[in-house]
Amino acid sequence: MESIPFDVMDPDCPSRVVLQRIGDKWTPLIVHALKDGTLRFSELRVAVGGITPKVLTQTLRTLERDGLVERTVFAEVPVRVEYRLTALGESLLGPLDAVRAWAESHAGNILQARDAFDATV
Amino acid sequence: MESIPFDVMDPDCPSRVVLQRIGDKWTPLIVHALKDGTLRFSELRVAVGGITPKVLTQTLRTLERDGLVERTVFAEVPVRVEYRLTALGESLLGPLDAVRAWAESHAGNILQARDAFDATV
DNA sequence: CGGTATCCGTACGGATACTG
DNA sequence: CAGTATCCGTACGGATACCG
Repeated sequence: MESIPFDVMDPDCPSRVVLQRIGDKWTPLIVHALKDGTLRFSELRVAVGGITPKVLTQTLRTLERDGLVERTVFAEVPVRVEYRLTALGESLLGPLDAVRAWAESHAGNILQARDAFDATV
Repeated sequence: MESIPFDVMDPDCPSRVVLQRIGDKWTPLIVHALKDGTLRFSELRVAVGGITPKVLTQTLRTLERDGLVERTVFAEVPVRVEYRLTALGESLLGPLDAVRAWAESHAGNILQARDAFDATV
């Protein structure tokens, strides 16, 4: 095995696919919503404002497939489904939260920069 | 001003727009390419493998508008254009690099998880 | 060299309604 | 409750060719 197996700057490297997955529209929000533990489908829907059930399902399936989220179905009536981060998913929490925190704390600067830029053009 | 002005979990919060911008397909790669200093358009093209000139221009314009990248044109023949991160852009370097590093170091796990998942389905 | 212009395909996300 | 099914629009990215 090599010392640097993956390189996002290489267009053919799988890590680039991974980078885009975790950088998609909803993944960061869902992962962040699950940081404190288990949530049910409907709770996730509320926690992640604005997401439609279809897209939530889609994203959760992808996250499950990628080994970031674990899905547990309880055979009750009505049925209960719980989602939680796997160890791999939890390891993503830190990096993702850093970006999220940056976005929240610098959103003002960016909005400001946009206004300034648009004013000159 | 409020203590928590921005919240990505709020669908109407501008920080969510910001989060999606910096999480788009090329932004992390471009920012990472510029981490060591100034690059010209054609150097960026090479550094970020697989990007077309049109999309590179588009992304750079957005980054410039958002105050993350500075564009300098030198009136020479042939013309020289240099791109570099602003202070704001450099502040994004850390968070983004954390995600990039995660993607590179965990790409293997994810690929593996996918195979396992696909095998059961 | 550093882009633009043009055209194109699709894949993603959204809205709504329905179901086991 | 936890999804699916269906339909839809567009916006994004890509390929190619051309320009100041």
